[in-house]
Amino acid sequence: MKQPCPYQQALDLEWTAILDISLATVAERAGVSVSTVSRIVNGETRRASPETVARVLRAVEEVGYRPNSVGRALRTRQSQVVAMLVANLDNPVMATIASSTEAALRNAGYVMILCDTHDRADLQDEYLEAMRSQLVCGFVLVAAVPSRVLSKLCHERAPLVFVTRRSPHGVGAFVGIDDRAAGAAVAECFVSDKRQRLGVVLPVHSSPAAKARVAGFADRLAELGVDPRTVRHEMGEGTSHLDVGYDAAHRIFEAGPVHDALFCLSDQIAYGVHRRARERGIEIPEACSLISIDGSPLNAWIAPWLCSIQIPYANYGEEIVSSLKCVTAEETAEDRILPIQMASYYGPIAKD
Amino acid sequence: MKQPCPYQQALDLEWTAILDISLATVAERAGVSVSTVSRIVNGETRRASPETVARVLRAVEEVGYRPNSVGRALRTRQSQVVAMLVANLDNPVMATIASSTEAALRNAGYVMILCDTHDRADLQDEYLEAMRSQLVCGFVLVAAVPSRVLSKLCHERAPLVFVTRRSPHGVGAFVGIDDRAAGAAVAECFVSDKRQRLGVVLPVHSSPAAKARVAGFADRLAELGVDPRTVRHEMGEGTSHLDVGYDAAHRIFEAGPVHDALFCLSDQIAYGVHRRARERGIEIPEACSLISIDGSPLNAWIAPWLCSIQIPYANYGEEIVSSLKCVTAEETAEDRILPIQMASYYGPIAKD
DNA sequence: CTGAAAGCGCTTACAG
DNA sequence: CTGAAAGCGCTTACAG
Repeated sequence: MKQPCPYQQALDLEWTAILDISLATVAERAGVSVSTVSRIVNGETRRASPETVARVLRAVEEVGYRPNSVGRALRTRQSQVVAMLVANLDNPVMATIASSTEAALRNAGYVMILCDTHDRADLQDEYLEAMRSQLVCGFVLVAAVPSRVLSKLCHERAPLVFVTRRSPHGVGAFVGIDDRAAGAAVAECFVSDKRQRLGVVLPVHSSPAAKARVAGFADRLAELGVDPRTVRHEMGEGTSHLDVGYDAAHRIFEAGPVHDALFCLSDQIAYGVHRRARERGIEIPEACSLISIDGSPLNAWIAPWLCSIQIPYANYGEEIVSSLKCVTAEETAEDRILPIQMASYYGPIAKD
Repeated sequence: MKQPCPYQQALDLEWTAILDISLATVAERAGVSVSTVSRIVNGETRRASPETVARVLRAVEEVGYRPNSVGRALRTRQSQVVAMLVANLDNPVMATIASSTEAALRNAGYVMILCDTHDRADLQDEYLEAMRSQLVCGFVLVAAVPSRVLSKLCHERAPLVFVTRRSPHGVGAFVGIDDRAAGAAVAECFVSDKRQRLGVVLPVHSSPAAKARVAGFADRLAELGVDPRTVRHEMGEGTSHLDVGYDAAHRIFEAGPVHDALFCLSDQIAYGVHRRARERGIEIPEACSLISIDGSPLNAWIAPWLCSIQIPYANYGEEIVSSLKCVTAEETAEDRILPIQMASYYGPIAKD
C-alpha cells in the first residue's frame, strides 16, 4: 500500500515531492477509497451519494490535489500530449502554424511537444520513436519527409495529420491548400497585369507541393494563351528560401531587368530576390513585379512591394485539431483544403 | 503478472497496442527477469555476465523494444520533458529562442513541451500546473509575468530558468543581456553620428527589461553631455510591437521630420515606425535614422534601412540548457549575460 | 551475477 | 453507492 508523503515532509532538495498529493491523500482525508475519489474527480458524480461527492471535492480543495497525468497516461496507455514535428522552426510560416496549433490544442485540452526535424529523415524517425514512447495521442507533421518509422506508423493507422505536404506514404489526413490553384492564381495575375517576360523562382530541390504550384501556374498560363515554354525557370541553391531567391536572382538579373514579372514560390524566396534587385539597382515592383505565395502579415509592414497569395496559416491550428479528432476517433478524415486569397500591394492602414 | 500482448494480437483499431513490447516481452524472449533487462538497457552492463548482456541485447533488437518513457517517469517521478512557456510565439524573437532551445534540449536528450501564455498570468498558471502534473524536469520561461503558481514554484526551488526577463519573484536563474548596456550602446551611436533631435519609441506598458534599456540610454546620454530631458519619449498602444511603433510614430511624424534619430526598443517597433514614415513620405534613414534592439537576421534582407543592436537569440538555447542543468543539479546558477553587438546598415552580401 | 517484490499514481471491471 | 484488487511499464533496494 502506498504511503502518501504529507506536505510537510517535502524536502527542499526534492521539489517534485510536493506532487505527492495523490488520490490516496485525498481519499484518506475524505475517508473514502481511491476508487471513489478517482470517479468523482473524473466527473463520475452521479454514481456517488451527494454527501460523498461534497466531502471529496472539499478534500480535493483543501489539499490542493492535481491529477498526475503520468499515472493516468500509463494506466490508460494514452496521454493528452500531441507530437508536433516541424521541418524547420526558423521558417516563419512553420512558426505561425506551430503557434496556432498550440492555441487550438490548448483549447481542446491537449499540450504540444514541439520537435524540429530540420527536414532530415533520420531526425524525424528519432523524434517519432521518442514521441511514441511518450504515449502521445497524435502526431502532426508539417512538411514531412518519407522515412522508415513514419511509414510504419502510417501502416499501423496511427493518428497522423499531415500539414502543407501530404503524407509521403499515402496514408494520413491532410491540412493545406490547393497548390495548383495557388499557382493558377498567380498566372491570372500576371496575365491581367499584361506582364510579358515571365519567370519562376524555385528551389533546386522542390517538394511535391512546390511542383504542384509550378504546374498549376504553367497550366493556367497555357489556358490563357501564353506558351509556358516562354517562361524562364530559375532554381536557387540554399538551405533557407532566402538564399534560394538570392541565388537564383543573381542569374536572373545578370543581364539587367529582362523580366517584368517573377513568380516566387514563397515569401522568403521573394525576399531573397528583392535583396538582389536592390543591390542591382532594379526597382521593385516598377521594373519587375514580384508575386509570391504565403502572404505573411509582415509583408504589409516591411515588404509593401510584394504581392502575395495569402494562405491562412493562422487558421491551420483549429483545422489540424479537428482533423486530429477525426483520426483519433478512427473516422476517415477527409482532406481539409483551406481557401487562399490574393493580397495586393500595401498602402496605408485603412483606419488612417 | 503481466501478460505481454504479442505483436500479432495488435488490433488495427488500437494502434498503441504495438507499444506492448515491454521489458517483459524482452525478458521472456531472453529467458531472464525484467530486472536484468532493465539494468542492461540502462547501461548497467558490468553487473551482468557477458553472455546475458549479449542475449538481452539480441532480444531487444529482435522484438524492436523501445523503453516506455511514461512508465519510467512514473517510477522515477521525473520525465525527460522540459516545459517551455513563452509569452508570445508570434513574436519572431521568441520563436527563435524556442527554436534554438528545442535543438539544444534534443542534443541533451530532452524533449520540449511548448506553451504560449499570451503574456497572461492566468494562462501561465494553468500551464505551470499542467506541466507539473506531467512531471516535467524543468521550466523555461521566456518573458514571464508574476503569478501565483510561479511564485509557489519559486519558493519550492523548482528548476526554473528565466529568459529575457528576470524572475518576477526574485528567485530563479536568468539568461539574457545587459539591457542597460544595450540602451547605452544606442546612445553612443547617436552621439557619434552627431544626431541632435532624439526620440525614444516604447510601449505604453513596458517591462522592467524595457525600462532598463531606456534608463541605460538616458544615463549614457547624460555622461556624453546630452541633456536627457531634451529627448522625446513617445509611447505607443498595441498588443504587438508593430502596432506600438506605428501608433507612436503617428504622433512623432505629425509635425514632419522634426526628429533626426529614433531609438526603437525592438525591431518590431522599428518596423511599425518605418511603415508610418513610408506613408508620410519621410525618408529612412536619410531624414531620420532608426536604431533598435534585437538585430533580427531578417533585417539584412528586408529592412536594410535599420540599424539594430544584435542579440544572439540563436545562442540562447544552449545557454538555457546549461543553466537548466545547473538548477536541476541544485547548484546555484549564476546569471548568464550574453554579449551584444552593434549591427550596421546592410549592403550587399560580402561574398558578392 | 540474477531475480522476486514493492511501488510510482492512476483507472476500471468486478463484487457486494 | 462503494471498495478491494489488478495492472499499465518501469526502477531499485534487497536477498540470495
